Amino acid sequence: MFTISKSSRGVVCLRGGDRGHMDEKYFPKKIEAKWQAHWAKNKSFQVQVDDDLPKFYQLEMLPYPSGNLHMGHVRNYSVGDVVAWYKRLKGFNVLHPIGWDSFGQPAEDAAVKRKVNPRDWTEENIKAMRGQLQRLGLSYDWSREIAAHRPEYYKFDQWFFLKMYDKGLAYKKLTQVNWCEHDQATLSNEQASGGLCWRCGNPVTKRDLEQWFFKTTAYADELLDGLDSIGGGWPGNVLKRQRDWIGRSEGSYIDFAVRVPGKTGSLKPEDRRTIKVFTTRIDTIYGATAIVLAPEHPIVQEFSNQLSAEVHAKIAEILAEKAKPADHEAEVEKDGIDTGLKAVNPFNSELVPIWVGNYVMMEYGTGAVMSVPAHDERDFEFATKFGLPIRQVISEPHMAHEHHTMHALALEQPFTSSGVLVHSDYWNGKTSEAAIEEMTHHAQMHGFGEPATTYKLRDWGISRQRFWGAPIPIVYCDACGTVPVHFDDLPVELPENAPITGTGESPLSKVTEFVETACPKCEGPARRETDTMDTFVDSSWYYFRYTDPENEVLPFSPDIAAYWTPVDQYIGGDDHAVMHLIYTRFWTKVMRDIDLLSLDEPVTRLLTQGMVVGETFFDDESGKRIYQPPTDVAVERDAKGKIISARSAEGKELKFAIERMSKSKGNGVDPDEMVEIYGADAARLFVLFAAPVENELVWNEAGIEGAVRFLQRIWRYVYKWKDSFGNSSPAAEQGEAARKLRRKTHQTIRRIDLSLDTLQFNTPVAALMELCNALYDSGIEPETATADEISAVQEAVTSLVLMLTPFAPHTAEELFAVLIGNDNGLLANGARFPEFSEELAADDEIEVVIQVNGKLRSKITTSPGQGIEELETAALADAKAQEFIAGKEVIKVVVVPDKLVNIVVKG
RNA sequence: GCACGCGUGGCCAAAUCGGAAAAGGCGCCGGUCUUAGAAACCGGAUAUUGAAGGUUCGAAUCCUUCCGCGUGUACCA
Repeated sequence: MFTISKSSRGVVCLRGGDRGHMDEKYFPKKIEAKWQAHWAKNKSFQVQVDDDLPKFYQLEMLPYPSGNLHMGHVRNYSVGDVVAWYKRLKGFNVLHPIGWDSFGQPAEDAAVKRKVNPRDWTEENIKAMRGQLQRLGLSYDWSREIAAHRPEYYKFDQWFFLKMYDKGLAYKKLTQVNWCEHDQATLSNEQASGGLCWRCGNPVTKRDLEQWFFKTTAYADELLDGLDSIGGGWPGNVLKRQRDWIGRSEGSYIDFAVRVPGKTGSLKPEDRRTIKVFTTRIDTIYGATAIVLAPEHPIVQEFSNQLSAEVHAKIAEILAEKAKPADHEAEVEKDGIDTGLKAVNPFNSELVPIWVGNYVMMEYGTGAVMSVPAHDERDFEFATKFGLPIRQVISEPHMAHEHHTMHALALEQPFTSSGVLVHSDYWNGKTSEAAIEEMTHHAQMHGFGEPATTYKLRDWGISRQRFWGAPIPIVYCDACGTVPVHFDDLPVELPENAPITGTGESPLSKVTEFVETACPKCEGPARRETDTMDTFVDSSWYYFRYTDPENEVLPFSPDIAAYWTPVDQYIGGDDHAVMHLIYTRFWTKVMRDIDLLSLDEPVTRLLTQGMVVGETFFDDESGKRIYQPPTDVAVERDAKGKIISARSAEGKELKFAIERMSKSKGNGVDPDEMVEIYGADAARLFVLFAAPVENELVWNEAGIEGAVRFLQRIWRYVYKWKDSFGNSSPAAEQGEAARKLRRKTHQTIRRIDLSLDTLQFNTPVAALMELCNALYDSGIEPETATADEISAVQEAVTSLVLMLTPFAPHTAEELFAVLIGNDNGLLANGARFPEFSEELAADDEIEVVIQVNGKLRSKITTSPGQGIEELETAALADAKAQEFIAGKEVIKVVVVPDKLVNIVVKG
C-alpha cells in the first residue's frame, strides 16, 4: 500500500507503494503526469479563429526568464488558469498564451558575473521555467509561445520603430543622464543613489547624451480621456495612478516683462525680454510678490552679466544640489536668491523681484512661476523664509467685505481654495472660477497671455546603452546624416556576443562588425546606432503577436488580431500599473493609427494581484542586508505568532521583516518542491484559497495540507459512488434529503458563477468545500439510497467535479473520466460548467426573524415571498413575541420581506 | 507632508440593499480506529467585528475623530 511520513519540513507527504491498486487513493503525481501528457498529445488548449464561437482572450503578464518560477508567478498564473478554464467550460473559444520577456539586464549581469553568453543563459532559463509551468498543469496554448530576444520577434520591435520614425513619433534629443567619469558609464537613478556611483563610489555627474524618444505626449489627451472609457474594468487605483502620471493641468500662460534696475525703460527693443509663467490660478495674480525661476531658466543665462557674484554662487550651489540624485526620504528645504532683476506684472504694472528658487523645475510648465505666497503652500513657505510680502487677494465668500489687508497680515497659512477676489482692482468680487476665465481672456486680448494645458507625462526615452535588447534600426552616415534601415533589411540582428563589462558603456559600440555598415541611402561607409531599446518596448505589443505568432511580414495580421483582441482579462502585478500599462496603451493607439487595429484600448478588464510575501531574517550591520534562510534561524514568537526575536545559527541577533518572496532573500518557496510534495492541484488550490487575489498573501505552509485533504475528500466520495450512478433522469417524486441536496447544489453553482464573474477566487473554493461537506452530511449512502437520492447525489458530484476544474484541473479531469467512463477528457467530451436553476436553488421554506426593539425574540417558518402585511400579522400573533409586547404600545413595525420583522414598542 | 486602501476567533478569511445569536479553511481540544504515530472519520471550544462618539427600529457595513498597518506620491505652479 502506501506509507506516510513526515518530510524534513514537518509536513505530510504521500509515498506510493503498490502502484497497481492505487486508483482509489489520491496520488497527485500519477494523475498530473497522465493529464499533462494527455493535454499535450491532444493539443487540448490550441485554438484557432472561429467566427462561430464567442472568443475570450485570457492574458497574464509574461515572465522574465530569471531561471526560477516564484510563488508570485504561481499565484498570477493559477488565477489566469481559473479564468481560462471557466470560460472554456462556458463555451468560449479561449486564447490563453504565454511567452518570455527575455531581454533585459539580468542576462548581462549573468554574463559579467559568470562569463556566460546571455543568449545561452536566457535559453536555458526559458527551458527550465517552461518545465515548471508545465508541471503546474497550466492550460496554455504552447504553440503560440514567443520570446522577445529572438530575431523573429525583435524584428518587429524595429519595424515599429521605423513606423514611428516615419510618423515623427520617434526622435532623438539631447538629454541629461547620470554619468560616472571614472567608469565611463551611464547610471540609472538607483545606481547613482546619494550622488555616488554604486560601483566605484566616485561622485556622479550629469552628462548630456543623445537619446531616442517615442512621442507619448502626442497621445497625452487620448491616454487620459481613454481612461474614462475603460472605467470599471480596471482597478480604481490603477486608473488614478495613470491619471496622476499623465498629470494634465489646465491653466494660463502669462508674460511678465523683465526690467533691469538702473536701466529704466531704456532697453532697446531687441533687448526686451519676457518671462512666461504657467499658472492654474491666474485669479491670484494681484497677489504675486515675486517671479521665481528654475536655475536653468534661459533668462538667467541671458542676463548673466547683470547678476552679482553672490547670485551666481547660489545658482551654482542649487544646480550642484539638484545634480545629486534625490534622496527620497529627506524633504528638500527651500532655497533661492533674489537676482536683482525685476518683472512687470501685466495686470497692475507692479514691479516684482525675480528670484531663482530650487523648488521650481525647468522640466515642468515654463520653468518659471509667479509666486503668490498667500495662496500657494510652496510660495508661502518660500516667502516666509526669505521675507517676501504675503498679500491676500482671494477671500472666502462670506468674508469678502471685511478688512482684508489686516486679515492678510494675520495669514498664518496659505488659503489655497478658490473664493472671491479682493484687492484686485476691477476684478474684485468675482469668483475664482469666473475670474480665471475672464482674466485669461483679458490677457489674451492684450497679447500677454493665453490659455494653456501642461502635462506631467514626458516622452518615453527608449535608448539603453546595453547589449541585451533590440538594436535601434538607425544608421549614421557622414554624408546623409541619420538614416533609417530599410524595412526589407530587418531584423538588425544582435551579434553573437559583445564585450559586456557591466559598467554601462554600450557593448555594441565595441563590436566593429556590427557598427560598421553601409548607408542605406548612399551605400557609403556608415555606423550603426549602438543603443538598444528599453525592454518595455517588447512588452508593449507582445500579446498582439500571440494572435499570429509566426507572421514574417507583419507583427500580426490585422484580421486575426481583430478576432482575438482586445484582451478580455489581463492579470498581473500592480507594479506595472503605470509604465507598462501606459506604454502599451500608447502602442495600441499607434498601431491603430497605422491601420493594424481598430481598437482604442487594448485591455477590457484588468486584475492586479497582491504580492506573495514571507518572513525574512537579516543582518544589516555592514550597511547591506545579509539574508539568512528561515530554516537556519531560531525564532521566538508571541502568543499571536508574531515574531519577537530571531537568532542565527551562530546565536547572533537578527532583524526581521515581511518581504516579497525571492530566492535572494531566502524566504522563497520553490514551486517545484511544492508540486513534488503536495501536487500541482493542491498547490494551486491553496494559493487561490488562502487570500483574496488582490491582497498580499503571507506565505504559510501549513494551510496547503487542508487543500490536499479537500481533494482527497472529493476523490473518496466519487469512488464511493461511481458504480451506483445510472443514466436515469431525476425522479419526479423527490424526498426531503434529495431536495435539500439539490438545493445546495444549485445554490453553490449560482454562488460560484457569480464569484468567478466578479473575479473572486477564494470564496468559490469555500463554496466547493461546503458542497462537499453537504454531501458527506446528507447521510445518503449508496447501499440504501432511493432513486431520487441517487440522482441528486449524481448531480451534486458531477457539478462538484466540473466546478473544481478551474482550480484543480488534473483531479477534475481524472474524476470526470471516472464518472463518464472514458479517458477522452473534459473538453473532448464537451463538458460544460453546470447551470443552475433558480427554482431548484430557491428555499421552499425560510425562517423569518422576529425582533422586538431590535432584539431577536422569536422565529417563524414560512414560505418565501410572503406579503408585508401577512408577515406583520404573523409576527404580532407570535406567542413569544407577545410576551415582549404585552402591556406596551407598538409604535411601528418594520418588515423586511423574507428576512425579519422588527416590532418597535414603548413603555 | 499629501492621497487612497485596510483593521472580523490564535492565523487566513466570508457576509447582495444597513436586517438573525457573523460562513469556510488552517490551527487547537476530545472521541473512534490503531502496537504506536500519522491519515481517515465523528464531535467540540474559540469573535463586545481596532477604539470612542454619532445616524438608525436595526451597524462589521453609513458619518466624525483617534489609533494601528499597507500602498502610491513627492515641491507639477
